[in-house]
Amino acid sequence: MSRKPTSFDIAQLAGVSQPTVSRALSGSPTVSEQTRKRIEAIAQQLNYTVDKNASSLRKRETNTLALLFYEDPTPDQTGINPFFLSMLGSVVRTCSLRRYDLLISMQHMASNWHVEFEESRKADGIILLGHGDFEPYRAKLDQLMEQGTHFVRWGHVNERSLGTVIGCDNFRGGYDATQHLIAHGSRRIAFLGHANEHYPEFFDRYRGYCEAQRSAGIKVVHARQADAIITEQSGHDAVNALMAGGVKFDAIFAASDMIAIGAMRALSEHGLDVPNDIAIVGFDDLPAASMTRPPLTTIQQDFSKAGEMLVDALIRQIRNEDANTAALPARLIVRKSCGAH
Amino acid sequence: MSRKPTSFDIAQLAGVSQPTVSRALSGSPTVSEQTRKRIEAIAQQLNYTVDKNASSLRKRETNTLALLFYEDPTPDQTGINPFFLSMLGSVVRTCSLRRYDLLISMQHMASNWHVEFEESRKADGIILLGHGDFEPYRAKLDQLMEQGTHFVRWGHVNERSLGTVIGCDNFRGGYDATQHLIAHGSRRIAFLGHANEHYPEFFDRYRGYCEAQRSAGIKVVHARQADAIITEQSGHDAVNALMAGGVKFDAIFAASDMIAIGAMRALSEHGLDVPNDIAIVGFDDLPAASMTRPPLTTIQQDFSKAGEMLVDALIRQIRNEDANTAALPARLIVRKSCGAH
DNA sequence: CAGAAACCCACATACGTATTCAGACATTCA
DNA sequence: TGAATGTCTGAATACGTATGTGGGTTTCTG
Repeated sequence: MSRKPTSFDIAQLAGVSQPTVSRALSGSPTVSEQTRKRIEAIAQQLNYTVDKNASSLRKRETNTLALLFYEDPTPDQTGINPFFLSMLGSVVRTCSLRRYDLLISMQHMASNWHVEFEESRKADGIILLGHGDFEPYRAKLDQLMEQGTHFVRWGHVNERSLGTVIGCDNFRGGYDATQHLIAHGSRRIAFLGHANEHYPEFFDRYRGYCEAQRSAGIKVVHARQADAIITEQSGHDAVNALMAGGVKFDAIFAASDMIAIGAMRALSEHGLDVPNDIAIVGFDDLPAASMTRPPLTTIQQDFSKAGEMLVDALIRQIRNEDANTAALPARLIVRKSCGAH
Repeated sequence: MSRKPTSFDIAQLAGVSQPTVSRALSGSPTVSEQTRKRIEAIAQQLNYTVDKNASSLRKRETNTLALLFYEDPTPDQTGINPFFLSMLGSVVRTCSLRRYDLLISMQHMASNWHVEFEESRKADGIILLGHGDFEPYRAKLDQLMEQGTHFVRWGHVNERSLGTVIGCDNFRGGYDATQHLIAHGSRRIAFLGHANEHYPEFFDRYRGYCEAQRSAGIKVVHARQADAIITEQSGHDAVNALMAGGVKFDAIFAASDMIAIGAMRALSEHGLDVPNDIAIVGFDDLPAASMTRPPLTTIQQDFSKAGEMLVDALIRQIRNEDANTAALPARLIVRKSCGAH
């Protein structure tokens, strides 16, 4: 027999009907222990597996989640954002533990991903990973809500968030990072990263940065902020922009580790030493952060926990249970780049 | 209407039969241009999408590929191997271009992944990403072959390879890296990485390392090889092991960038300067390689091309076309860690 | 103008599973 | 002993799509 065995084949061999096979293998209590054993033995021997397409079609659920990386309006050419890549591992792992399959896709804003997945019944819900808060994106979220599609996203957490959001306490992270720099003597701290509402997560970090300075009685100097997105090159350019503008600073709080790494490269090119000339603190705690020289002090986002929460929130939503928006704590990881001992 | 629209709904509205809708939307030439337009308009208006489960069930193909990370017998605790993570981006992208969906999973050797995917008809084929060449793994590959499952894997390319394999020219990479170090004056070059047939890719790099020395009339000293797997810690430990053993060396060829990065950390702890005291060359060209201080000279594996080739080879196999095993070229990327100008 | 060809479409059915409903049989109780 | 209860299983059917087959109309050809 070259054909893949079906529940009918098992049924015939076991001398029962197809429905009984289905019931036996799905653990229904209405089938006697004896016949169940017999059916299971035969199924195992034939290497039988349930056809997931037929099963999904009938049950109207796929036991599959979709993970969607949506690109920035200013996309990073090199591939998937390292931050989300770090989260991927724990999402994959959690899905596996929860016995869900995981479908992955990467799409532009322009595409119809909001229709593709749940609508075409390939997944029961969607996890959205992306940056930014732009109109076309919000419109898609609205449509997802309206369709009743199950989805969760990683992002900026606030009261008005659309749908279920898991994020981290960006304000607190920014506050702690900045306070740490202040505690170790820095007074003129630059901020590298966009600081406007189109980048809500960066903006929260920026607000934390401002607040920490105010609390310490330090005046916030707007010129010390330089725009940067989450790429190494962007961090490099931001430092150059500040220096070209004649801005003086003795420390940097970078809104992401990638930016910090680029900044360190630029500082090195200018002959400046980290942390002696310039102290620096990053954000994210990417794997790369511990491998720089000097190792980067940073704010840790707990990727492992984040992936788990995203998956679990989505599953709860699928089951029509409450799935609450939540912010994870941000934790300062002290290494060498900040000059603390 | 709250229900998801079906082809019957479209048919009714268009005044045709369901099969006509199916044919119209799949571009069959047997339906007139006029009715096709009408059907398409209605479908669009209702936000109709084909139910992929029903479609797959009927067509007996899913238009989905599965990507499987299988873990090492000595798994990296921190998540997915950064090397494979780098490949993921291009696999995702290529799948998207080829209009295939991508299912991702991460499994232990012990699980039944070899049955799960194609057998349960969730995917048409499997891409395997993992390291090593151990018995339980080979047994699974045998079984996949026997089942007639479509699969390709990234790995060690040789004549006896089981199934379709895409890999890189590890021997040549090892040769070039070592030759480069020799050309810049190194004579006592250490090799960090396992050097036995259980790690066939590392072993090829090691053989290239040996051959380059022989070609240059340098005697290969076995004591200069230290075992290491693909983790930063492992590279760190390997250097310490060499130094604890009193082995002298003026350069390092690391079998992977992660190992090289760990080695640089260890060297730094011993007060040794890279490249002045010890020159070092890595392998892979991970994103992290360009961010170290000094930036790491390494052998580049073209991830982008690799992912593309894996996907395309698998698709060819699914279509019963020839899918040949192939090795990608390895290219030396000169940065600072080798001391070349 | 008869017959062939071309064109378009509807009917019937299969893909493999899960579930509803009802029936068979055994067991218990009055 | 007959009815009631309970336990297990089978028959029928639905999920939504894709495709082989055949029928009806129109157009072309000799």
